Amino acid sequence: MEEELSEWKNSFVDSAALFSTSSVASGSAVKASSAPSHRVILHFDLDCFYAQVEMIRNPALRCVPLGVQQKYIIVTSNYMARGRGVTKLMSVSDAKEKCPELVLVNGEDLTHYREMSYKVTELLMSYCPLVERLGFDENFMDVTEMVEQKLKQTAEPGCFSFKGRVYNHSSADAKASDHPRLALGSHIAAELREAVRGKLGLTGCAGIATNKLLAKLVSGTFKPNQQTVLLQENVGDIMGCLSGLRKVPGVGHQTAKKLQSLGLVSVKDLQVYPLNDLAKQFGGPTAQRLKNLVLGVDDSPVTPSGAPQSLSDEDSFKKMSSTKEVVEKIQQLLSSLVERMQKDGRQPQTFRLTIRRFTTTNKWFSRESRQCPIPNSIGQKISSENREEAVVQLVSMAMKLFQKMVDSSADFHLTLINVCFSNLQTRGAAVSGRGAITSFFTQNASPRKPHLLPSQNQDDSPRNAGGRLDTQIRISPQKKHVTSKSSTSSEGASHGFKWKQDSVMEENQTTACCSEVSCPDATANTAADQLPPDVDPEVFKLLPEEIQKELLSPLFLNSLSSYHLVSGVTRKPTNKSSDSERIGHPANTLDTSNRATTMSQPAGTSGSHGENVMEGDELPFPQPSDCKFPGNVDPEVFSELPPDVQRELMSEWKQEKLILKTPSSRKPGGGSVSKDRKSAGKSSQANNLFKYFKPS
DNA sequence: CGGGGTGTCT
DNA sequence: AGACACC
Repeated sequence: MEEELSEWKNSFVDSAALFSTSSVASGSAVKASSAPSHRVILHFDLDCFYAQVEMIRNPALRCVPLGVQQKYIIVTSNYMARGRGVTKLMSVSDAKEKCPELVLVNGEDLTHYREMSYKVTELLMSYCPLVERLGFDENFMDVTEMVEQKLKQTAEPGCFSFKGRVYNHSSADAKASDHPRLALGSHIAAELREAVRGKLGLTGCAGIATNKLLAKLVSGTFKPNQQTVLLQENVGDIMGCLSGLRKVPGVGHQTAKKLQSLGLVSVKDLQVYPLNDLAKQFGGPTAQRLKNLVLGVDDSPVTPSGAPQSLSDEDSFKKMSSTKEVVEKIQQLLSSLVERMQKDGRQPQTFRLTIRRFTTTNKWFSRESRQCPIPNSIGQKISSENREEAVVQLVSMAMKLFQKMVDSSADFHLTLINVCFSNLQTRGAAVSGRGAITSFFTQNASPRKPHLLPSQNQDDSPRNAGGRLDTQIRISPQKKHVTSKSSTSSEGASHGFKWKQDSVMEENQTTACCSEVSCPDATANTAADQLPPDVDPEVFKLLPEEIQKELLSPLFLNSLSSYHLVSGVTRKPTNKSSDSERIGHPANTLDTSNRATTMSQPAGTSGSHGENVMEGDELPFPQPSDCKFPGNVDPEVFSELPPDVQRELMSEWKQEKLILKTPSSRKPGGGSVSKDRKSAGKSSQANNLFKYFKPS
């Protein structure tokens, strides 16, 4: 069987046209021969995306070297900065060294990037619904159908031309008439890039080829704001030019390492390596896929992304080692996440908490997570009006999950916390309040994966090229083929979606795992009177008992715990240099507005370095009875926290007071995070799924 | 190694 | 349910 492959391996295997597996034949009426012999796939990649967004937000940044910073690294920079040696993922210190005039903006809040990202996807979708997102700044698009239509309309055969560059073809020596589909694809790409620039003000690159792998590889060949076509005859060239296997999309760090251990380093190495041997290490399917990739073969379809499958929020930091900080951080993350979730309009059925522990070795992965179902009662609150309560109860759930991973009675050291909502259900139908009704609509549905039909592989599949939407199960961009742009027809055309998902409604399924993770209420106020500062009382009272206890305990253990609890005390003195000043003048401003992590400045409490933190009328020692919560602590919440959590919090608050330690408190009022959303919208309801695409 | 996200394999 | 891999 191997001989077979080697046979045509080197030529343009992408053909696939060979077997019209399409089976279409049976089709009635049919678009018979419409199944294109090969697809036309576009890949769009926005130029230094985050930096572009920041420059749009603040045009003054256009004429200065700009770096977008997240924690200690520059995640991207504009071309001015790149010209001075600033590269992606460079540490801030290295970047400043290379380019002292570098202007920095904090890019930890992804809100604006996310919004702009969806606008781009939406715009592309208005031309053709087959758009797949890859991260925030890349989109694949299958324009095979558009091309075929234009092809039919094109009378003269000799009138084709390429827009933009053609890979490995110096000038216009490439004869477009030999590649009419790709030529037409290049015109579509040019038109779309122009639309993106005209309507959204963003520039980017595009690659035009016969599959996603190739389109992505070729899109980056001419960098800023250009587009490139890859002809089949040059597939071998582009693959061969890759400097290493790691450069092949689909081959990540781990895979590259494994391959290297087999002595495979270059694309060529893998191309000639026996499939059988490869299969021993990776298994048949993966081995074949890897082989295909280095040959430039990729039959994976462009799968419409639709609305996100999950919403998450996370923060990383140098060190977090107290339960109190954990509670606060989780509350902060949840506040913004719940707000986003509400705007989304769907209702999450699953909650997940992820952490990363500090470990000298393997510092960079090792994430652990625990998840559990979200009781319907909470789900409702998220979307309907009173988010506050939802947050409070979710914090409680989160802490229970936290306890499953971390023994807070022992030392721990976290470097990241992530909260995530998934299993998002479209609202719509009532959710049975009471369990009784056994309304079980099978609700099959996982809309996503239009499972590929079995078999078939190697080389591009022509299969769903033409009638794609008709035969597949996918969630389907409605409005069958929109084809002609011009849209106009209201909603449907310009948005093309309707991710409806069969409203569901399970009856209570709160059962599942997390037995006790669900309901709040109980856990009466174990120590509602002695809440730890900074912890929203509402939150506290709902926290798992154990946590409550823990948070409160130090109060009693007092002197003993003083030791290892002090960890946070060592903080350096205010490390924020300049307060954010908006870039007023080009050159030197450095926007250090770090809302970053741990060091947030409470504003309300404690002036900059102050001693206080206490309300003034407190005694140096905690008094079980009159202990006040820090301004942002809602007693009610506190009381619902698990007892041990309460205890630990108490103890830590006490520590802070006694030591005059930093106020690492959250803002009062439940710590909403996001900045101002202008929306005055109160309506709450009327959420529509297209918010991801709406200009807002 | 940022902040998100998605999909696959156990 | 959770770890991994990849972008």
